[in-house]
Amino acid sequence: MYYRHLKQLEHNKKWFVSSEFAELTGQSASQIRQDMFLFGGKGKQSLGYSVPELRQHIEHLLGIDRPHSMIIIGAGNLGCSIAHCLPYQQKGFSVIGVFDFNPCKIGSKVGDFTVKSTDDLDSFISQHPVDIAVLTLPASDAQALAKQLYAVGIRGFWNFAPVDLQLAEDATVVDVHLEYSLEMLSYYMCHMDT
Amino acid sequence: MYYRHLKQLEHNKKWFVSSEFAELTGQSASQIRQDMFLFGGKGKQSLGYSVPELRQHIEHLLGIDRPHSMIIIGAGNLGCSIAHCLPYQQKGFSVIGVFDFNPCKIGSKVGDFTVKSTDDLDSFISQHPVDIAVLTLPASDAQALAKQLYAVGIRGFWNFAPVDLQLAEDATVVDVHLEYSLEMLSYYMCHMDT
DNA sequence: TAGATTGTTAATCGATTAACAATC
DNA sequence: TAGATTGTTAATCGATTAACAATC
Repeated sequence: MYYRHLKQLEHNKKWFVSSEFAELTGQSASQIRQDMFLFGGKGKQSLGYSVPELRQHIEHLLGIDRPHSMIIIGAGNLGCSIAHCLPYQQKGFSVIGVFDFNPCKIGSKVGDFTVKSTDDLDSFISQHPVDIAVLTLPASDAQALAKQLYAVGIRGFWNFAPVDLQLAEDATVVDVHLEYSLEMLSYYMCHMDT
Repeated sequence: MYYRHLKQLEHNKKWFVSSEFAELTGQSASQIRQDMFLFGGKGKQSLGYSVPELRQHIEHLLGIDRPHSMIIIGAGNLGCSIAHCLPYQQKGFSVIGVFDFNPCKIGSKVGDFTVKSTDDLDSFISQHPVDIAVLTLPASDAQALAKQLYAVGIRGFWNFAPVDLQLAEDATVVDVHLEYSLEMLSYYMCHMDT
């Protein structure tokens, strides 16, 4: 979250930030000091923190200062949405292929990509290094695909299917549970008073 | 998360759950007992918790046992994706309209919906009650639209734009930050060892 | 009755907040 | 030097875990 605000500040040519950082991010001043301390405390007293320095530091911490190549499995609307938006919203993450099971989809265009068959995954991956697989396919197919992708060496999974993937522990999975988020909205709306 | 697993268990015709609930959800047995206790402790000793009863209870707690009507603002891939998937993935949430700024989009079909102009929002909302607005539009437009929607009475916002919406405090906003989730994946992959 | 499992309180742990010294 | 702000430790708070009594 800090990263998003730092990029915004930098875009506005603000090079130092201190007290206003708290109200901007909605954190307490104490929380920010503690976090900056844990990040390695690179501020200057009575001046604040250097925006570009802090941004770079967080970039490095997150590991997004190095490139990540991704493939998208599932060329539905969600997959297409990510294929379109990601490259220019998230520097360092590049989509290098889009795949689908469905013969109707194969061969169609998604942005600059021609959708390939999941049958061609193995040969594709052996030729192009892939860091992350984006799973935007039906829940029923996700586990089998993830297993197959793990077998050919992929270790990072960005999973949009509402299932808990079972993979060896050197795999990293991050789930996006849109259902949870909508359910939380309902919950908060019901309990506004408290 | 419990809710998702309970639906799955019910689908498999499993009517009681106890110890296996922990491994299924990845929680400790202690955590589950504590949570069930806070939910109102409706289990039977030496038998476990009733799956349908617990599912219903959580549904009520989340407020998803009553209907929610939604409109989608932004008919890009993400908006389309939600328009398509939501109705049959999340019972009780129904999309009743899709809107867009872009004249190219207006009049096109998204599932069963014809995309309407955002100019027609006010008159549409005065005729159809809307609980939740889904903001799948560019960050630059999100704040203005949210303000407009608030003015005509909408209080629930499911926001996919990477901005912090500023609205009166009787509005409820839940943000979906896909960027964060991808950045976390990168972070975890970098720090597998620790 | 014995076994299994839940209900409930207490103990532990980690994260947030407060306080104040250090320093630009 | 005075003012502002960060660095760092201690105190507080809340959430998770442990323990064991209650009961089906």
